[in-house]
Amino acid sequence: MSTRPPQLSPLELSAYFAFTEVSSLLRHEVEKQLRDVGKLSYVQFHVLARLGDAPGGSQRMTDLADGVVYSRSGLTYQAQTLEERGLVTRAPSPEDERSTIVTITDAGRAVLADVFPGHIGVVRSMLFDSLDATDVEVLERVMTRVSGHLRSNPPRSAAPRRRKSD
Amino acid sequence: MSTRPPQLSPLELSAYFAFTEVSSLLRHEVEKQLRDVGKLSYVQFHVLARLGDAPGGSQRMTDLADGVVYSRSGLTYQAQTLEERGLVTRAPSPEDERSTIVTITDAGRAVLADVFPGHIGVVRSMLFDSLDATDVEVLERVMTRVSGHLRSNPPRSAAPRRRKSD
DNA sequence: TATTGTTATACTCTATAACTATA
DNA sequence: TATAGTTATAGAGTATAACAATA
Repeated sequence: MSTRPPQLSPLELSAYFAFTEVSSLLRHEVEKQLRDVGKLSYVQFHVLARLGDAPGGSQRMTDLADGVVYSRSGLTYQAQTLEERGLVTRAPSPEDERSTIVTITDAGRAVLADVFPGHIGVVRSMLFDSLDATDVEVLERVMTRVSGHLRSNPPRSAAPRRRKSD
Repeated sequence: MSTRPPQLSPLELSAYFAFTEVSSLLRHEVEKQLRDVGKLSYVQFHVLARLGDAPGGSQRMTDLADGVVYSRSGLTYQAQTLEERGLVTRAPSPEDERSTIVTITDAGRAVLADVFPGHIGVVRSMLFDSLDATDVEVLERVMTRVSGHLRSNPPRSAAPRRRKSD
């Protein structure tokens, strides 16, 4: 596929190691904060946050799953958990009876509000406190470029379901 | 603690979202590749890779745990799994009979060799293919700075074990 | 027949606390 | 008494495949 060398340069290796270390540590702390303050897993927080930003606080299961990248059954599990806690509701879509519309509740928004300041605090202290304005700019530019590239070139494994012709 | 504003600027938010998206997608793909090719979890790969780089292919459990950041029991579990597959050996340290020395075997190195090319391939195609030389440089500089900061200011929760005076 | 979502199931991983053994 | 590591246990999360219902 690629015509580029199969090795990483020392600089690339260093960048990769540092990147994974930072993302692991940050993720670990963020998960701990979400669990301690809001009893939320990372995925649950992600789902709530997406719903909080969505118009009407609602999204279809499939659209949510696309954003979170996980399996449908995994999302069903998390949505059930959130529904049992009263943080979301689920209802069949009026437009397409196959679809399920998930909607964040006031209680769900309250949990988001509980969790947000500490979440921001972790991100600030772990990521941005050691960066100056220029660093933030270049980091934003570089990460946005990569994420755009990943969105437009989804890895082969991202196929939602195996097709018959595989 | 911090005197900085409790909010993130739009640029910081954008950087954070892109960063987490990239790291999630990359991690997901890397885990899939490791599982498919080497039947390794991410942590298992990390342990093997560290041992592969260590002098003599050996490290103490505690030193390994420090690198992986997880709980001791979690590392014991992974080390057991690796030992059952013959990828590492475990033996008490001659110097300190309390310690366990973990050593990578030839079979372990073989699995690492199996897994490496694809691992590099995922990292290259997902991360570095969309970056030019300058981007790699700044990414390396920024991430190295952050990781150094995190190492020297370990988050409060990183205390290995609760002390009596807590 | 294709799509949406749930269920059943089995497995992996993680953490806490209690425990053993050595320093 | 403190440290290194293991064990027991329990819970959370994930994925695959089979299934039901709707388009």
